[in-house]
Order: sequence, then structure tokens, then C-alpha cells
Amino acid sequence: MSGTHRAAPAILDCYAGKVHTFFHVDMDAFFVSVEELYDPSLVGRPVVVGGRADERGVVAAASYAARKFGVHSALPLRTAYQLCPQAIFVDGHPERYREYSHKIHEVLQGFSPLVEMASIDEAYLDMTGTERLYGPPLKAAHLLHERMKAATGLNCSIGIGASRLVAKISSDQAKPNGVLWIVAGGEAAFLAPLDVRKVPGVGKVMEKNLHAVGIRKVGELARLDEAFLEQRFGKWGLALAGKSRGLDAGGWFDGEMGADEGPKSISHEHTFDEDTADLERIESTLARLSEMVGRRLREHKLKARTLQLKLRYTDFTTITRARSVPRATDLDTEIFAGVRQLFEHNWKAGATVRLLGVQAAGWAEGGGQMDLLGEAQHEKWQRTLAAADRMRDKFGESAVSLASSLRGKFKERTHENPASLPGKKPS
DNA sequence: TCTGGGGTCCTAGGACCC
DNA sequence: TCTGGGGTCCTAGGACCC
Repeated sequence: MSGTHRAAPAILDCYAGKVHTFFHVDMDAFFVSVEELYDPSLVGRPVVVGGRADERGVVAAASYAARKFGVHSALPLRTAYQLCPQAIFVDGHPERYREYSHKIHEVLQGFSPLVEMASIDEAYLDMTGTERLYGPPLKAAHLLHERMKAATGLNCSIGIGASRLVAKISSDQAKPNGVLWIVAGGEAAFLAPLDVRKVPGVGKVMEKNLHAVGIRKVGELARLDEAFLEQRFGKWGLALAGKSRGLDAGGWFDGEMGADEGPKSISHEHTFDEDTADLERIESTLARLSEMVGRRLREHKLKARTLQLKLRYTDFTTITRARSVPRATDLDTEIFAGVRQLFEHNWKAGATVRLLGVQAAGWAEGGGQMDLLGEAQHEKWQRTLAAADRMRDKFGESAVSLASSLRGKFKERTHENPASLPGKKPS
């Protein structure tokens, strides 16, 4: 609980009146903490969530005990094992994290009506004008922290600032299990000594670019000429100039709590345990991914006009190939037909494949025109798939699969009318 | 260090249209 | 006819986030 600074009047002027108060609430080691609730024996031990120590894959989350050994998110699991062989490696459970994310959302909504979930485990609250209800920000934050712990069993950290950006950076500095308030006017002093990497949006590449021009700290960035940053890094450079001063994209008044607009794309991908050039395996994987994408489209009541294939070879070179279809679709068969064709046209025959991905995007309201026959077939497929979706809801994801029947049967079909394909009926 | 999976946003070139 | 400019859509790739 540090970082409170007296506001300089000259700096306060730039708020032009109303100073907002944003909270950024960020769960501590979220995936690990949820796993600990299911298995309390994990508490206090080095835990790695993401898969087995010998699997292909990366660390999704590491406990603080594991972080002491240098283990962190995005590290290859095998490297994590080298660094910390005594760590307990557990599989991730996305359903559990979604469930707890909902609980978190409920707690927050009970605290303030202006809540925006920024990801599965973090949220912004606009707490402007809540002093009469909760008292000063620090008091409010501690109350929220207690409620969160009581309702979910999980720890969080809370950053408080006059912009979302400052709130976010301060919650990061407050970790773990802390609260930090950056008083309006104290932003520059708070930000100046931080590494540029602490600024959201500055990753490996931008960090390197900035180091190359001798910029390492946010304070150095803030002193730079805006025009220089814009000329050097374009639109991004200009945004960066604002961020280095603690400003959101819209300045201090970027206060609208985002309406949930729904997804802009839906995708699934799979990395093989071992790279493969086996067409049967490749096609059944594409079929399975197409089903998963189709299912999610129907869940969201969306139809996609653009289908995209992602293909990663053994040497990690990765291509994406997209095509727009004349009629927007949410059907497994049509998605599969599209990406299968993209695969055939773009695969370097015989080259071993590491990863396949299927993405749908470009939503359309309706589906456009079809001839009567197409219409009838289309409706039949929709009923079949709806039944399959209900089966999966009841009995699990593996209860119904069209993959085996789709695979291999496309060659002798025309792609103009994939809806005429035979599919295994749910039984 | 042999590198997941699900997303968002930005850039840039070409097609096409007026 | 040697050749403008703006808008929009499509596609590919890449940086970045959790």
C-alpha cells in the first residue's frame, strides 16, 4: 500500500474537472488457485498448470512456490521441468476456470454496476462517486477483497487509479494479494521508474525496439517527443506516448464500461503429439476442429462468411489461408469442406505438420439465398446438428462425432453441395 | 528453452468501384 | 489515351494479451 502521492495542481488541471476512479481487479495465480480449491494438498507447493512435464506445450500458470525457480507462464513444460523437477504438473480445466470466472463476475456486479470483465480472471470497475457508499477507495478495495475471498475462496490484487491503464499497472505492482492506490496527480512519479515492459501492449519486440533507442524506463519514454515516437513507430508510437503518461486511449475520460459485443472470431487448433504427414489423421483432425467451431457458432447463434485454415510445419513456419464463402454458415460439414479445400491447395505435400487450426469470422445476419433443394438439405442438417449438440450437452463432448464419417468421403463429392453428405446420425 | 490455445488489433497490398 | 484519389473488402502476417 504505497505509491500515494500528493496531487500537483498543475497536473490535476489536465483532468479538466472530473477525476475518475477505476479499480483493476486481478486474480492471483488464478488457474493454480482454482486447482488448489479442488485439491488442497497443492497449497503452498510448486505447482505448474498446463500439462505433464514431458508433454508438448507450455505453462498456463505457475504457483508462487514454482515461480521462485524461474517457472512462469508460456515457458515450455519441458523447460519448467528442468528448472523445477519437484513441481507438481497438473492439466488445466477450462470449465472450472469459466465457472469461477462467473462467480467472480457476480461478486463484482454485487459491488458496482459498472463492471467490465477484461479476461477470464481480471476486471475493471468504475468506482467514481462511490465514496458515500463505500468510503475512500482504499477502504472500498479492502472490503471488495474480503468479499471476493469469502465468496470464492480466491485471492485477488486490486489496483486503483484515475485511468484504467494506471489501475492495471498498479494491480500488477500490488501482487500478490495486495491493494495499491495511485492518487490522481501521482501517476508520473509512479510510472517513471518502471521498465517499459510493464506497459500493456509493450511486448518482446517493442521492448527491443525501445532499448535500441536507449529507452528502458517509462519515465524516459514520457520525456520523449511525441512526434519522434509517431515518426518512429507510427500510430502505435503515439499511443505509447499517451500510455507512458498514464492515459487510456481516450485520455482520462475513456470511462465507458464496455458493452459485451460478443466474439469477433471463433477458432480451435490442435498441436499433434508428434508431427504427422498422415492424411487420414490430418483430415480427421480438421473434421474434429470444424465440428468444434460449428458447435460454438451455433451456441452463439452466429454464421461465418470467412473460414480460415492455419497450418504449422515441423520447422514452425506457419501459414494461414482464408476464403470467404458465398453463404454464411454454421454447419460442420460446410466448415470442413472449406478448410479441407484450403488444406489441399496449400499443403506442401508430404511435409510434416505440427499444428492445424480452424477459424470462423465475419458474421452475417442471415445466410443469403439457396435453391429449394439446398434449403431443404440445409434445414435437415441443422436439425441433425442441433440434436447432436443436445447429446453433447447431456453426455459430454465425445458422445457424438461426425468426424469419422466425414473423413475420407469428401473426395468423391462435389464441394458445391456439401450438405448432401451422409453423416452419422446421433443414436 | 524446441516453443499451447483462444483471442484482439494493426498494417499493408491488391481488387474493385465510383 | 500511361494514368488521380478515396472507400471498402479481402487476405496474410505479426505483435500482443491472458
